[in-house]
Amino acid sequence: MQSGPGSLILEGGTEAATPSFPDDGKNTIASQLVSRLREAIISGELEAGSKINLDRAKQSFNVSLSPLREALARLISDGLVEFEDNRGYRVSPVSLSNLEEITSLREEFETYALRESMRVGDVDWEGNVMRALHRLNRTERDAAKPETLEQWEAVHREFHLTLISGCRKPLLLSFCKTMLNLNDRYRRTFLTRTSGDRNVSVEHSEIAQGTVARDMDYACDRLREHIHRTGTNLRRHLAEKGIA
Amino acid sequence: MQSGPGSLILEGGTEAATPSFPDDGKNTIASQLVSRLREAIISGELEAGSKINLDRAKQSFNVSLSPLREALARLISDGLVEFEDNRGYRVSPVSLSNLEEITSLREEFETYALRESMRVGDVDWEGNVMRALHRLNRTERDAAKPETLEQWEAVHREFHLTLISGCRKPLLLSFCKTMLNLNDRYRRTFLTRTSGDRNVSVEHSEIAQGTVARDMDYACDRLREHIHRTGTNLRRHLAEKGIA
DNA sequence: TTTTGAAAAATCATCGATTATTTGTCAAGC
DNA sequence: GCTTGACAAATAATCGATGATTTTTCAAAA
Repeated sequence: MQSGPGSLILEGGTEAATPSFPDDGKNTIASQLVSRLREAIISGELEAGSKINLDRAKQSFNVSLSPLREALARLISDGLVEFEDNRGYRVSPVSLSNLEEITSLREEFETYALRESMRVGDVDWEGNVMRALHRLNRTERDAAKPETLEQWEAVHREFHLTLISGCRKPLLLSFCKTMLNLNDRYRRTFLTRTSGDRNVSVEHSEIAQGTVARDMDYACDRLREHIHRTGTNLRRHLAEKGIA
Repeated sequence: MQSGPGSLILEGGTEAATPSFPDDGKNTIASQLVSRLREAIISGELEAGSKINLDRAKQSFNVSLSPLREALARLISDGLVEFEDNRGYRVSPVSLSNLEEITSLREEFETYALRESMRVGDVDWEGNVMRALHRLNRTERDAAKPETLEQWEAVHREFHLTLISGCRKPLLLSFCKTMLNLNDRYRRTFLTRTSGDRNVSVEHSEIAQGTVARDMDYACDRLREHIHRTGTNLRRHLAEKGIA
């Protein structure tokens, strides 16, 4: 047995820093590429709708063709990449109708998952929700500092996923993650500042409070409004940039 | 331009039978493999939970490694295949809890999609629904003749997809298709006869009638019951075979 | 008997080269 | 000028071979 992820191995507690690989649990090149490509697409680094030239991608990521193709194939399921026989892969385009569908589905899926979580979630889950809320409230979001935006996105995403993580429906959770990914791409691409007429912190707090109080209707209504408002904001920003 | 799928080309109406490739629109080996593997898994030919040995699969499908891996990677999104770094691919296992989640999600997703379809669907869609119902009613299902079972499965699937095809939400439709695939695997594996206390034809007719009448509550209630009953039947058969 | 660990076998992952398809170019014909 | 079709370039798809990891085997030690 070799030193796998999380293994606690001998040699006098050296805690060796495993120099070669970053080890986010992804051993293979293909799996690392999935993460890197996903991040590149969600962040907008890879432009929406653009073709992914395999030769160029191969070079810019310093990998061979096989793991690159395999990673792209896996990303199709995330809705971030599209594929056509003999024409290769392209970054999924953005559009008003796509954004509207994502918003609608988030409203449906996440409220359903939240209701289920309140129905069957345990105390651990409640605690995770409060922790995620606290972290989110303590995370700064300053448009002037790009690194805070990325940090906030990660914590915000974690909050929404934690809310619904108690539902014990793994397929539903994976669909919600997919929708959240797609939604985050729109936000990170089109929305660097939050709308002035919203107090998003209060919205998050209300959702979380209602959730741990197991007030299903209240929590789900607040969550639905929250998602809907974000969708409306994004739609306006898309319209400003002339995206149909 | 070469003779693509559906192209109407010259040479005096020879309607050339394009001898070499079957042409379901899937040109590449990888894409054909996706279809073949999906069918093999849903039909139970590839056993649930079993490991997919790449060397053997390579031989039995007469293909090389690259398109095989790419096809399997794409199938992850269908929930039919699971993957772990350095341990390869395996057919997703079946379980009671998985079946229950699929049933729940079908109830939620398909009733939502049906409601949306009734809200925005056009006359073409209505016609498609009635046609799909008619075909389904005219398709025999005899446990003694396996080929009728397969035929019925295809027509039945088409009916359910047509019902919701008017909703103009492509992502939602793809999720529904995924759930339907997973559900069909359970039916084709565990349910060769239909339960005696059901008249499934009537159920389908009621759903379709309510749908084209745009009676949202009626149609959605009937659809939900229909899905729920199928789930209950399947659960019983799983229990009989000792599957937890 | 059970445990351990090194060597062998099996299997997975990746690479570089080759083949097939699509896209771009440009001159001939209308 | 516009279309057409052959050729060339670019790109995608596949293959066979090699490298890396996991699993199995089995003999030695406890």
